[in-house]
Amino acid sequence: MTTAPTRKPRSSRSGRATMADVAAAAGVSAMTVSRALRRPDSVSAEVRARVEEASRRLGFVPSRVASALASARTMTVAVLIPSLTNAVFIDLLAGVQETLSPHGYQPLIGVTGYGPEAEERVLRAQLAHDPDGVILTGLDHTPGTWDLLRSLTVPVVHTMDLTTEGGLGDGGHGDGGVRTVGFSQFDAGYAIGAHLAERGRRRIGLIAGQLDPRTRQRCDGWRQALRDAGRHDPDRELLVPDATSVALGAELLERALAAHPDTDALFLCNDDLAQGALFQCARLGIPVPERLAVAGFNDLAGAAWTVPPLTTVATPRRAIGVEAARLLIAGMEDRAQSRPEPRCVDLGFRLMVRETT
Amino acid sequence: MTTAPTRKPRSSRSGRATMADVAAAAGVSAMTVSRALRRPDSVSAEVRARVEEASRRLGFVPSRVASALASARTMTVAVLIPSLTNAVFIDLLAGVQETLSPHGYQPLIGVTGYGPEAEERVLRAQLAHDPDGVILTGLDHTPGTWDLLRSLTVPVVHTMDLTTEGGLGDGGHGDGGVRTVGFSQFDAGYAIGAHLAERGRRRIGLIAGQLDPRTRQRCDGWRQALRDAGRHDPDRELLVPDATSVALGAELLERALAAHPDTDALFLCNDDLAQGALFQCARLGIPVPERLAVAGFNDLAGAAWTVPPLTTVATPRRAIGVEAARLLIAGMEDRAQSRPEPRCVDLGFRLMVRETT
DNA sequence: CTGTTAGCGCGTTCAG
DNA sequence: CTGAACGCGCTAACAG
Repeated sequence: MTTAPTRKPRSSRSGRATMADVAAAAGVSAMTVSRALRRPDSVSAEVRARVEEASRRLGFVPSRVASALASARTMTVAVLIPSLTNAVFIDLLAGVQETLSPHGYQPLIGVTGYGPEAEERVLRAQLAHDPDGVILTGLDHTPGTWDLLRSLTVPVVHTMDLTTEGGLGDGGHGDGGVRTVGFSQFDAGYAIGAHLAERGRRRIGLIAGQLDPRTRQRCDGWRQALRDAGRHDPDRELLVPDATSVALGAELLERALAAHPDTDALFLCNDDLAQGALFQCARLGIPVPERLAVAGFNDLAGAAWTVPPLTTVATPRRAIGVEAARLLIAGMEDRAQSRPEPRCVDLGFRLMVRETT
Repeated sequence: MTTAPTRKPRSSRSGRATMADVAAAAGVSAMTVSRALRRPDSVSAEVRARVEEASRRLGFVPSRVASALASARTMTVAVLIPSLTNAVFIDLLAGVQETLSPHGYQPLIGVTGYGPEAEERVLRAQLAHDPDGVILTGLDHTPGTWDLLRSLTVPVVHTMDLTTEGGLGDGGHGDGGVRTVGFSQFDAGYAIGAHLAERGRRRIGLIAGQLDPRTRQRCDGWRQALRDAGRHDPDRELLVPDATSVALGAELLERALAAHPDTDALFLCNDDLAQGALFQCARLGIPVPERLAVAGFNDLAGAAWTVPPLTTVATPRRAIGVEAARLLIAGMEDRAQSRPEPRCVDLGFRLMVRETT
């Protein structure tokens, strides 16, 4: 071992220039480099030019982790969603990402798998990164999660639901500080139920998978609508815990019709189920909507192009992501909380009546 | 202004306990807390118990940013994908996420919008976070991107393509260090072309959108297959730059048939296009596959359930994400690079012959 | 097995 | 407008 002691450099940025390097190259102090790069008009034109030149020449990229430690701002936002395979949350995420990105914030995605306990674990892991804000899905959190959230000093937004309904949100702590962006799942479910009833359907069934709280609220709404119309039949509800998919929709359609061959309308809690059901109807020669009306939920891609085009409820998933991110940004930038942002944003939904009903 | 001077605390973890707090509470040094928490068997059982108790009691969450600065490991991985609305990359991302997560790594998602220049900008932004590894989509990067990548000391993996084909990868720098995980887009395109020819089809058309390099390679493969079969007709290619969608597939089917009513087979470069085409065929009363064979690509959700079930090519998108993450982890954990990992992993593809051809 | 020392690369603060 | 001192919270390196 007579070789030179090539101790691995401790730096996280092996070989990359630091602010001190740029400062030396530009003949100024590190502090001036920092200023020149972040607020160009806080330094003289000449110094600015020298710093910019040196910075470019050395390929300087400021270290966000050092910056974060010094300034107490990580420029990251924790985004917790149940799943990466459900298009609904991808759209949400896309809205968040496209809104945060131009402001320099990095989303930290956390996948909870629809479980409140897993959500708490994921949140805890994300918090270790000291995000400047947190976006969650839904309001059904563990007490531990609520505790964590309450202890935070950064803004938090809950999405895809409204605080006002079901009392889920408070978790016994009062709804005081809970900020939400979403729409009323209950009302949306009600709308589709009412629509089927108005169409004169009498033997209306329900098919639902992925029984998370939001799905349940939709079902509750649908149920209420049918009760109000005097046409609710609990026997015609087919609820399964499995994740929704086209394949599952096809399968459940058959099971539903086997149990109740006289069914004349069906609400499926997600469009992928509805598309599967539609395919299966085509296969079985069941005329839609003549013999069976079919309604979906979410207005996922392609819903307008099925044969026949699918009646469904359009949900503002991307807009929810955009608005949640906006609220967060407002709370993060403006540390004085000057303009009061709304506590609860209802982005609504739209019943898309097409040809399957 | 006679109120007490409530200077905002400089800490990034307002109110939260630090390691020093835990150390004090446990009656040990901060270093011992660090050790007790990260490698429990490197301290005595008694000390470990005291530290764990104090840590739990104070609700201590170690700061990853401080840890990152001190240890030169951020536990983050930059993941660059073209889009968040294309299911292909979502699946990739899901594979990456589910593989990184158990090891404590946080994916940092970057969306490039299919543009090499945007990709370079996004990469630069991600690098400011000092990721411990980088995952990219494709091999068509700007020279600036290649420069950045070459300057990195952390592992980099390119996905969805193979280094060997097309010579795209080297960018003039030689393929020396380029690590890829993917499959041959060309061969996959060839397979579908050959399949259509083998089925006896003679007037075969192509419909493609989202003309990124991988789509082009698929088309090249398809073209080669038709040439080999003596059935290539450039006039029957309909290429548009727009993002693929069910709606676009329906529209392009009509345009293709309007231009060439005698077409007897069609390859659509993505399943969403193919599904749209299928819907439109049903609408127009065109029997599939009798009068027109239809083939898609990717085997997206539902492809097995369309009417009739869609012939397509199954691509291992999630597996690519998993394998890319695996390679990265190997390179990140094992800093000595003891076991040599493969440079280029071909995960293959599968032709799914169903009923549309 | 445990403690001490010395930074990681920036930004805040206050002086000039 | 610019600079010097200091510290963010943690861990590497070395003693003991």
